[in-house]
Amino acid sequence: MLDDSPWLSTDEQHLWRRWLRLNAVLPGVLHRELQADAGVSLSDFEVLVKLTDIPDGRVRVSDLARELTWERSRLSHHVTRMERRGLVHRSGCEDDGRGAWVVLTAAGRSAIERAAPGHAATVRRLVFDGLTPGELAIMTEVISRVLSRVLAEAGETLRD
Amino acid sequence: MLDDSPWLSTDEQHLWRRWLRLNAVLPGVLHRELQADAGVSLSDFEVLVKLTDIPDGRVRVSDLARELTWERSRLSHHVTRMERRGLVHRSGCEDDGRGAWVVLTAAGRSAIERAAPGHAATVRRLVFDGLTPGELAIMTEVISRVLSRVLAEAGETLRD
DNA sequence: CTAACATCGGTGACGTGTCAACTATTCCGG
DNA sequence: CCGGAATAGTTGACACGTCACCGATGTTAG
Repeated sequence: MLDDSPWLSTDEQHLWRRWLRLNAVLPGVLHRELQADAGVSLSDFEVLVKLTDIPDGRVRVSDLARELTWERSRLSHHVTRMERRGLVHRSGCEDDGRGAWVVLTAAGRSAIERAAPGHAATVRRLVFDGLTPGELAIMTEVISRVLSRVLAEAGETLRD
Repeated sequence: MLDDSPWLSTDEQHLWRRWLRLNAVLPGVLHRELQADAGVSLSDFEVLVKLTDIPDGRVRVSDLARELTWERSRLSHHVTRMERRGLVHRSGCEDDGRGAWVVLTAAGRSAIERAAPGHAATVRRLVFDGLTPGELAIMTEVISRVLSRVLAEAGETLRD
């Protein structure tokens, strides 16, 4: 059992359960919309956003991983899958023999252009519509505080 | 690009990015603690909690899935993995030839007993410590609102 | 009674994420 | 210049979730 220790108050448990549930459900909803609109996953979308934010449309793998705060291994796997579907491609790096560029393809650009408007609208509608300035401030404060603690626990730091 | 549409205000983007980041990092931290303490995953833990909450220590698969709000398929896969590690086992159902019980084993009970205290303490410390009543209320209000919209989008309803 | 239907649970394929390795290159102290 | 350490990126094994689908059993209408 949990409830014999100093676990959480009823109200805290209530919040915690809904928080977990939201985190379990929201990504799926966003994923399915992206999938229907442009055939991309939420992770694909994150990668594509970073790539379109860069003038050349290409980044070094490690830089991209840092931008996304993903493990390099995860990114490498993911780029392999995206490459297979033609959203990006890799190309060798001239300066650094170890390095590799991840390059946005035309198909990748087209996919994110199809995906972004609906995604943005859905996030706004589901999460931010009707959020008061006061609520925004409190949410930001609390989530930042928790995030700092979690990152400290994970041996990282909140930078930005 | 995203920023040519009516996307989000700077403050909203800030919250959104931290929210996503927290959801990306927190489960990992909790998972690794459970893994170290008792060799179970976060999902294992959820299943074990439900099982220990039931006097007999056994549930029908569908009931458990509904409790967890998991797809039955997911639960079936997960029970298979947990069974392989001895945390639960299946047994046929007498009343209903289609049914199956999921039964808590001694190893399963021992695992959750090792896992729960640390997990509870960590959640409290990372998430709830220093949360004021006002913050708790706002967080609950906002998250409940968003969750309702998301569930409506997914064709479900918030019950509880 | 039986044929259509619903429900129970499971399976296989696939995409995803983590972890622990590994190779190849570059860097840097002596 | 050389040899060890750091860095870039990849890989394989595995756990996890979702999806589409299946076989088996139960339920119900005609």
